[in-house]
Amino acid sequence: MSTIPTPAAELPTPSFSPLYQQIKSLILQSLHAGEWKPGEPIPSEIDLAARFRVSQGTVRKAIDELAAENLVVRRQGKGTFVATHAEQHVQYRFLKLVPDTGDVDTEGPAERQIVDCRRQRATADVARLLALRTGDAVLQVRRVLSYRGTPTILEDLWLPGAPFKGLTAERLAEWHGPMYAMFETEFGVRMVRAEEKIRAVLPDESQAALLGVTTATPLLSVERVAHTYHDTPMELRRGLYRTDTHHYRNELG
Amino acid sequence: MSTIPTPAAELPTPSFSPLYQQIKSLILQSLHAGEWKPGEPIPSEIDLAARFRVSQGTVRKAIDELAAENLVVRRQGKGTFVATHAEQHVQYRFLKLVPDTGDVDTEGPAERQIVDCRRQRATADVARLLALRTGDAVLQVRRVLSYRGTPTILEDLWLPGAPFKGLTAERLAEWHGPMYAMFETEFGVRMVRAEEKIRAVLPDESQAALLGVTTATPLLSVERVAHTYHDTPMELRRGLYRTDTHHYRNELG
DNA sequence: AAGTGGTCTAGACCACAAC
DNA sequence: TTGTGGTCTAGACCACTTG
Repeated sequence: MSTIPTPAAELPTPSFSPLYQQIKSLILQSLHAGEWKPGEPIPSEIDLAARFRVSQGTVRKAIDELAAENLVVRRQGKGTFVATHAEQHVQYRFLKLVPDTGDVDTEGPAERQIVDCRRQRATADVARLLALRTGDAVLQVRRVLSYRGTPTILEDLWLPGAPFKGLTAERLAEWHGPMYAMFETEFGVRMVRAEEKIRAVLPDESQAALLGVTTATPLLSVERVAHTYHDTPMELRRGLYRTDTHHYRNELG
Repeated sequence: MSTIPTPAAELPTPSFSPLYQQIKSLILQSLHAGEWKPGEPIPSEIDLAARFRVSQGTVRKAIDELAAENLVVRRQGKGTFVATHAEQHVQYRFLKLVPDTGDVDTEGPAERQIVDCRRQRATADVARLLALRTGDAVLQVRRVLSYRGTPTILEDLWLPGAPFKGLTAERLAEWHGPMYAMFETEFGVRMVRAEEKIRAVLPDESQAALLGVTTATPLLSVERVAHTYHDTPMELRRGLYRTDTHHYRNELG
């Protein structure tokens, strides 16, 4: 109801911090610092308990939360592993567009075509969403994804220049597999969370041409901001999805 | 990659069921049976532990999962309560359309207008989605939701006839508050999960007229199937959302 | 057989809310 | 003061994976 919400009212100062939360923060720091790389195992619960001088149960609860946030993956008998976008069964975790018939696996991966890739200066709105300053260097990419030969997704991406220094159209074209997996492997940037704003729009001439539709074809506009650790925004993506053969699927809990 | 996925490969027969899962099932049964009503407290962990002859920790883990699935709500010092759609801070949990500026609270609740409400026989597609048989009795409702005087959402609802016997346009119009809260209070049906399929579409003449837009205005088509306990589908909802002043907001973990 | 995560227990103590 | 959920511990045992 308040027009100017006071954070203090929502977060009454956590005068208290449970041990397991502190342990979780410490593990998070190590993840962020790259002490263990995506796909690698982190130390066993017993080892971590010894390192932090707490009981195994406390470490356990910390890891439980990290697993719930998809930052690590537990595997009984083997260990706990740093989550990665490269794994087969969680690939394209952030892509919610699925074919109307059959499933993602039968359709297979999309054919990708880089339309454009250039270094630019951030406009005001892009800078705001990426927590940069207007005029800061950004890398802009435009590409088309096709399924079974049909152009289905037109995406514009903006990446902050500094963390992605050295990324070029060539390297993008060479890479096979999820783009987020490349970000991990090549640039040490792991996306952990994203939020999307979805609208229905009509494409302009150039967008329609790239997707092979008319300007009277309604499309899904999906604006995504993806974050790495500590909620740092690291990618802005504006997609146009054709929804005649696919749909955006969402689960509500 | 397999064209005919074998469930057995994914679920290798849970030859084993942890105690806390069994306890969870028992609590779930009581929730479903209405032993404790929405908004009411369930017995304390100690009481439940005594009832089921297990330790408090085991009950705790069972309740933890129920809380993670939004079936119950824990409140320190007070108890654990059956979740409800009637609570202020989780109202309209399943409605992801939010205003572009300001927030849901400043905008306030929508003005509602029932356009139509009739008993019918289920068509094949409606029957399939509601796990009924073609021709079974269903209640169909059409309504318009307006924000600040602007028609924004046009919704068609289908409800299975049997569980919602006695529901009429009058009772719908009289009710103030979330529709799902009415389902709980008046019909003992609690929606716990839903899935949505989203597309971009153009409205037909009658839809456009009800929303006050032209037939060239792209709209979000949102088809939702809401489920009660045990994944029983209990509502089909097809919505058309205007996205010129609002957008569909989604979080990706 | 050894090491990992997963379950279950019992008990102590803390934070919060209500009386 | 009492009762609730929340934290932390220590130990035993189970299930799964690897060698």
